[in-house]
Amino acid sequence: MELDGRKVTILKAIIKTYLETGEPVGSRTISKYSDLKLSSATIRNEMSDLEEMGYIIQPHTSAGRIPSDKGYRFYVDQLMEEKDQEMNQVQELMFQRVDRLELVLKRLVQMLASNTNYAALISGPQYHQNKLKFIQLSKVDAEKLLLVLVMEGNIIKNSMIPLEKSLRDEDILNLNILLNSSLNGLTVEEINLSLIAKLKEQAGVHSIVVESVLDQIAEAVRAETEDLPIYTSGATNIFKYPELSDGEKASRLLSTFEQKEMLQELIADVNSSEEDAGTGIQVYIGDEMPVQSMKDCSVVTANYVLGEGLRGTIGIVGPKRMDYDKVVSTLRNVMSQLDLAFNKPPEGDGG
Amino acid sequence: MELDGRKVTILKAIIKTYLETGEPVGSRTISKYSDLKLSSATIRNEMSDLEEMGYIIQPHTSAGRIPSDKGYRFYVDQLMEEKDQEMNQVQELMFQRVDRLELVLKRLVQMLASNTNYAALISGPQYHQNKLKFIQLSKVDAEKLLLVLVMEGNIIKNSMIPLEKSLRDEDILNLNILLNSSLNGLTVEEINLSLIAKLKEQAGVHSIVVESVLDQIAEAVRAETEDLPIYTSGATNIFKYPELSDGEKASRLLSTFEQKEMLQELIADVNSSEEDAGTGIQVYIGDEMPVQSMKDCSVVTANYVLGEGLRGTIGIVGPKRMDYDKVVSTLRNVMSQLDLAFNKPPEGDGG
DNA sequence: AATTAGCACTCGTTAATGTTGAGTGCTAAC
DNA sequence: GTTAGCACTCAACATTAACGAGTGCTAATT
Repeated sequence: MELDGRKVTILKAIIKTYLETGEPVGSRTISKYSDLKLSSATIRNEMSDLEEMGYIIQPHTSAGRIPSDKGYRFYVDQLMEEKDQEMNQVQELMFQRVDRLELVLKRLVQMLASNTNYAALISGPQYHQNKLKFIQLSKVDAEKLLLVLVMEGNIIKNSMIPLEKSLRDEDILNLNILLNSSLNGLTVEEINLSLIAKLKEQAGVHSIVVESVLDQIAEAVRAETEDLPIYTSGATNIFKYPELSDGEKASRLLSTFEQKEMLQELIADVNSSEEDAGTGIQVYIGDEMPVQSMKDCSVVTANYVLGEGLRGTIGIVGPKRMDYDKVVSTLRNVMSQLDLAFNKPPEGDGG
Repeated sequence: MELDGRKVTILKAIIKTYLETGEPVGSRTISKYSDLKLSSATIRNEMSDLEEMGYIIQPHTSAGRIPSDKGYRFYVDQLMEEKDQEMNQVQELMFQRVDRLELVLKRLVQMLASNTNYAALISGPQYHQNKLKFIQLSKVDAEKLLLVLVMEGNIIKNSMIPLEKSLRDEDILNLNILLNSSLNGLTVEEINLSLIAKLKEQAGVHSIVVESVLDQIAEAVRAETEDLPIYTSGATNIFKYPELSDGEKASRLLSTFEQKEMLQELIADVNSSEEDAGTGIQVYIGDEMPVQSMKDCSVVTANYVLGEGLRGTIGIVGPKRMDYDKVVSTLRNVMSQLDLAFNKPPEGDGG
């Protein structure tokens, strides 16, 4: 059987209506649909065909039809008309404080959740090539050194290094010079054993401090890459969709959001299949999902890139009947704003 | 009417049973309660008295009794037998990395939630007297200065200061000396207009940098005190208690936990009424709660002190029939461990 | 005087039954 | 190819009935 123009129109009408109402859609509803001048009986015949072809499902005899996963997929791939919606909020957000990345991401995810009415998540950027940009040791008090690391992308890491015995200011200065001249511009992979040995040798009696610094560098990088932070917002939006908010499902979904480990999996999957997607925006519908607890949801994901090898993932989680158009266009918008903000850092300090 | 020994025993039995089952407790159940050798009829008479006195409630005619808020209150104040439970986990946790306070708090709240099976929250420490301990400006690249602030309690704040035009190393050195000598040891309240004017004057052409630094100090302090971080865990535990997990209630509760602003209120209230409580542990039952969305819950709170004026609040949120004994003793335990860990910082650096 | 057994009564819970109405599939007419 | 008409289905809702846990009261017992 062929999916002719009229069938497509009807399928589209069914899905759109269902996206709004969440209730099975009947033939009479569609026959009243302005574009088509057909009786409910004709619609019924077409719907029967569409069901046979697998695009829609009857949840039970003598109920209307709802889209199947295949139907949603067809809709996402072929039928969506992207809305262009203003999102100047992002602009504002970005230019506020580019150096406080964590804060920006938290705000961003909140904004996404409240704009879409779905649950949103965003992974902190992963540093595929994090070069060291700046290292500084300072004496805070007699028994503690403060280590500040700045990496490409202005990621700042601090830690305290306990001292066996106090260091002279001069020694600290020398250590700073040594560390910066040897390590600046290097990625962690490039800091190898022979370099470490050389550093220690040059540090002489203070080699123990150098060791601590290197430990902290390793730790900072590990923390960034291994337990990359995931921010979420609007998880409780799922209560707005009855099909997700009954006890069992809601509990599992919210736990997934609370614990975040599962979300890592999702993000990993997005990154692994990323090559396929041209635009970087992907849609998972129902069973396509790698995460068990989200089998009744759809997820739209996007990868963001902040230049300098920083990349992360944004995800919007909602019911299968989510407003795909809106979500995709919102995400596209955010991506382009992010691009804009981070490829052209704000000029002037704007008081 | 008097609350004699037998009535107390029966009340205790009712509450204990209800804490376990969550179902109204009937007279027959209590008459089988080992300690008492009374028939259900006698129990009924006593229960009737207890109801009249306001300690228990009949949810509807011909149902068993459940504790009223007054009943819970009596239980908490008079009847609880504290269990002493091992919690060596805290010890371990604390000695790992005292300087990564954020991480410690996150782990701690997770542990509390999973140990109690209730929802847990913890506020980051508030700095009532945050003195500046160390200030450092460093040139990261031509157009950016890195500002590092260390406050009492080794709270580290970073920010980037954009530069109009590059500064010489010498200028930066002088600024550092100026800032440290003028501001170290001061609280924010002590940085007043005349001091600011004096600083700017001494900085000469670089007064604009000084201004940025002061802005950042103000901002850092504001961030610490106004939107003090609150970590939560186990919010989804409420699904384990049917009386809290029906749609409406669950939604409101979880939203409260997600958004966190409401939790601020709770914490504020705890701090304001703190003076009353000797031990620092307080119990809010039902309507005693300042937060609307938790009217069906009980909350046990405790204030922790980490020395140097750092203090914060821990809260456990659960159903009214929460296991008060366990929660209170768990909290007590955590408090003492925290005290121990932070009043005696770990000796040696332990590899 | 305190305790207990017995009994009628209440009322939430559950299952069974009836009713309704939206929606279908099919057939025959247009 | 389209439509009107009709019998049929079935989830949702309302009604009713049976059940049983639990009570309050009274009278008998200790």
